[in-house]
Order: sequence, then structure tokens, then C-alpha cells
Amino acid sequence: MADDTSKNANEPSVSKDFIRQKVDADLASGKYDGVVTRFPPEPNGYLHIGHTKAIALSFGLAKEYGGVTHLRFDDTNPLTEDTSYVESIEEDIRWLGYDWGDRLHYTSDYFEQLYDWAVKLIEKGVAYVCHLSDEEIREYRGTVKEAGVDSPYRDRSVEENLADFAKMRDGGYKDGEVTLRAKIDMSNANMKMRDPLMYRVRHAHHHNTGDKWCIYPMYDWAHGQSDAIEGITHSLCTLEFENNNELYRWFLEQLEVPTPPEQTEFARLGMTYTVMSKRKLLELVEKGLVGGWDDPRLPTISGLRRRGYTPTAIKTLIERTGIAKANSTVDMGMLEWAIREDLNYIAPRKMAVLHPLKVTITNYPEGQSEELEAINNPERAEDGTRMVPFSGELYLEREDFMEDPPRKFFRLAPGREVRLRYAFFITCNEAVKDDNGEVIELKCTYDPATRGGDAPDGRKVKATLHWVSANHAVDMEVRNYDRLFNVENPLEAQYKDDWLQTLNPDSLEVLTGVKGEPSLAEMKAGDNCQFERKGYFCMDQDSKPGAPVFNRTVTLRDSWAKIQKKGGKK
RNA sequence: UGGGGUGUCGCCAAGUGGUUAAGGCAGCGGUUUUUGGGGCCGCUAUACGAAGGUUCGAAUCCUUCCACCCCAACCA
Repeated sequence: MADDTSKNANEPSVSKDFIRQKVDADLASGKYDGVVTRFPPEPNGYLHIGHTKAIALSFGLAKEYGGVTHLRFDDTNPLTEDTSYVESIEEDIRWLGYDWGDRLHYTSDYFEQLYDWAVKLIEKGVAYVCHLSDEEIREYRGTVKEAGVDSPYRDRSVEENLADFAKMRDGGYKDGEVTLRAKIDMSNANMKMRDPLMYRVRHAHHHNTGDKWCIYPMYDWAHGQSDAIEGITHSLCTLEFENNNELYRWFLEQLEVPTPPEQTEFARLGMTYTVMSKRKLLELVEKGLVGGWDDPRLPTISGLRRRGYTPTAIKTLIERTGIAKANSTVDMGMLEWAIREDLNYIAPRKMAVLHPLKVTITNYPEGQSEELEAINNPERAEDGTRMVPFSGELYLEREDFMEDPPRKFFRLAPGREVRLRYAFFITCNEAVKDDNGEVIELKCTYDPATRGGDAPDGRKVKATLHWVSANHAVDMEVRNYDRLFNVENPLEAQYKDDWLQTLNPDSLEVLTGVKGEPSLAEMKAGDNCQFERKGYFCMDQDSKPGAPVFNRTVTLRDSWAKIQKKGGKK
């Protein structure tokens, strides 16, 4: 008993979300024998963190119930889709740690079957070829408050429809000239049921089927049927498809699928200070407002990866925000908490001085240097230690010195003694200034007896600072990222028309001449680390040998900044 | 002629007629600390969109109302 409690002490109290409860019920009632889910991305953009919710749900659920998950590219619109997106999507899902095995499918694999089924519906008298133009179709559809009007082509004979549909497939019609529609109910309160389109004519090259087809199925006609073909049991999608559910069931019923899949909708993930729509992300990319789909400021999987986020952190966020039906916007702070939690445990510590201030240790033997032992990760003793060079010329962080410090400032100041991490206590004797009164150098003395960071006489210091030996330092570039937008929801009505005006002009700060400890030169692109006292950083792919570039993933929590803020308010 | 959904702490989110209304994030105290990090301890909704009602008992049931989201692409 006691063991159980302690073992689960750090686990969130878990209660099953409504989808898992439904699966339990479905299995208990014998509706389904097992669980088969699918993740059905359209290859027209990069995956973002919102998709991760759907991915984690579908893959995670199946795994929990001993089932499997299919990856199915929903490639029914050749105009917007492309193979390059297929590749990035596969890479991102794999990186997140999910495996679809040999269950890789394309909706286009089913075009022939879908065509045959469409013929079946025509034969049943519940589908017809319609010669109305897109404008006319819209007019005949009515509005949410008014019933629609039947198409004049609605009651043509089965033979006529069959012949016409064959002509559609054979290229006998131009784009937009005709459609195949389901014959349902033009006055249905659910707009999706007003004789929805099943096929449209598109003389376009498809990335998978080439020029084989000139008619392409619409989402509603393709999706549920593809689910049925694959034996999907639980088809999970986001809330905006709730209205499509009735149609999803209608098609399956018409086709008399023996054990039809069921669609269940959940709320998509929204996050503050960003946008999550593929259309908006595409706009940011195409207008060059960010560096590409993998810009570290973007909520895309590839952007987060480059920023230094780990699959663990992303999945932790998804787990902790849960699955429900209420539209929600999760605070970006929760994502930051998730990555800090993971990186605190796994990221090796390093010392790097972002804004260097030169320091001369006046009583340190000139030309000499020595190596000091530093702990790689205080959270994991097994990660061991490394040696860091120390000398009489160092760099300290500019903001760690104040000539005239306020009450709560513990760091270096004239006459004050502080500890250099893993090294010595130093005391500041003089601040050298330039003609403008700017402090350009500090002259300090060190206490050789404090080697390693403890004073034999037991005296204490209030601060421990990070530092880098000047002659041993690696010159680096650091990219400090901040939120992409200045407002929580850039798409809110009040900004609607020019949401781009809410972009944060300071979302990227490039620091050059950053001084890092020598071991930083050994890191590889994609490696995470913590710059002590500053934050978590990830080596960028733009790094060159001897010229590393680091992306700031997230800062450390900073209670000094809070104190300063409070003081400022007063 | 409208229909479909959703409303529980600043942000997520449990709760399924009887609980002191979980938990996480954020916040606030304290403690520990060679990262002002992290850890640990504690505090933080008499209140469940609102108003009525049913009941010994309601966030949970009923009624009415309010707010927000989705649907009128040959997008998904």
C-alpha cells in the first residue's frame, strides 16, 4: 500500500477522458472486438503542436487497448497537396516517437473502390450527377435559416446518371462543369446534408495517382469510406467536424457496411501567443515573416524541434491538458513548464556568458591557468563531471555587476565578494570605465583558499556567478527567441483584419560574440544543454565548426526578474 | 427553418444525485541550495454561465434564459 502511494506520488491523478470511457463501453458491449484508429493528415502543410494532440490520442489510445493505428494521407485535393509535405509529416510523427508499422495508406489508394461505391449509390437512386455551376449550387443550398431548393438534375434516371458519371471519369467534362451529389434532403437543418458533393472534376496532376483521375472525391465521401475499408473502429477528429458526423453515418448506412466505424470529436489544442492554422502558418512562411516551416518561433513540430523542444515535453503538455470537448486555449507557460521539466533532468550544464564583461583577477599569476571540476548535471550524479579552464582573465555577465546595487541585488558590486561557480571567491576592487562612464572592465582579487567554491573559514557569499576564461572561450552566436505575437490571440475579432500587426518585432534577438566554455565546441546540432543561470539552449543546424550557434529554447525561471518587476511597480 | 456543440479558480481539467468541489500550470508564502534554477512544505473556488424548480440532499435531474464555438468551399 505504502509502496503504491510513493510510486505514484509524482503521477498526475488520472481519470479517463470521455473518449477512453466510450472505448471501454464499446468493448464491453461487444460493439467492437478491438481498437483500430487512424491519423489522417492532409499533405498540404507541416504538422504543428495541435496535430500532436490528435497523434498522441489516436496512437496512444490504440496502444493502450492493444490495437493499432494507421497513418493515412488524406490526399483528395491535388491542387494543394505535395510529396514534400508527406515526407515532413512522416518525419515529424516518427520524431515524436510513434510508429505506424506497415500501415501507411493514402486515400488515393481507394479511388477505384470509392468510384465503385459511388456507382452503387447511383444505382440505389441516392446519388446523381448535377450540372449546376458552383454559384448555382450555393444559391440552391439555401442558408442556415432557409431551406434549399432541389437541383433540376436531382430526379434524372439512374441510367442517365450512370452514363454521365462515367463521362465525368472519362474526361468528358471540364473543371467545375459537373459534380456527383448525394441525394439526401435540401431542406435539412444540417447544411451538410443538403445534397452534399461527392465528386468534382479536376484535370490536375496528383502526386500519387498522376493523371489517372480527373475526378476527385470530396472529404465527406472519402473519409468515412476509407475508415471502413481499413477497418477503423474509432475515428477521432476535431470539433469542427461535428456537423459532418451525420453525413459520415449516412454514407456508411447506404453502403451497408457491417461494422461501421464511429467518429468522435474532441476539442483541438489552442495556445496563447501563436496561431495554429495551417493557412496562417503558410502565410507567415510565404511572406518571409519567419525563416521557414521550421523557424524556431513557430508551433510546428519541426520548429519546436529546432527550438530545442523534446518529444517528451510535447507529449507531457498533451497529457496534462487532456482531452475534452470545450474549446480551449492553453497558456504557453504550460508548454514552457513542460520543456523545463524535461530539460532540467536531461540537459548537461554549461557555462556561457551572453553579454561579456571583462574581468581581470589582479592577484592571479600572470599567464597561468588551471582546470576546475564542474558537475555536468546536479539532477543526475551519473552524468559525471568535466574540467573547465580558469585563468586571470575572465568574462562575467554584464548584468551580474552593479556599481550602485539596490538592496536585494546579491551579485557583484564594488567591495563585494561572490563565488564563481566551481572556482573561487572573488572580490571586486575596481570598475574601469570608458569616456562615456560605461563600465568596461572589472579588477578583482581571488582567494586561492576557496578553490572549488568553499571557504575553509566557513564564510558565505550570497551569489554564485557563471564565468568563462577569456583565452579559452569559444566564440558563439546565440539566438534568443521570444513569443511570436504580442497578444494572446492574434486572430481575435479586434485584430482580425490585420493579425500580422500583432507580430512581436522582438521575437528574435541575435547575440554575437557570446563567450562559451570550451566543451561547447564539442556539441552537435540538435543537442540540448543548459547555460547555467540563463536558460536551456539547443545547438542549431546553422553551426559551423568552431562557430557554434545556439537557439534559446526557454529561459530558466527568474525570481530576480520578478523582484525587479515588483520593485519597479512600487 | 435553423441545426449541432460547449460553459467548474487567471489557464487547462476531474466530477456521471450524498466528496471538505480532484489534480496540473500560473500565483503567493516558507525551507533547502555552489544555478535568484531545481527540490521540499504550505496557501490559493462556501463555489460549478444565470434564474427558478424537483429532492432529506443538486456542479450533477427538470424548466427558462444568457454567452461562446461550428455549419451556407466544387477545402479538409
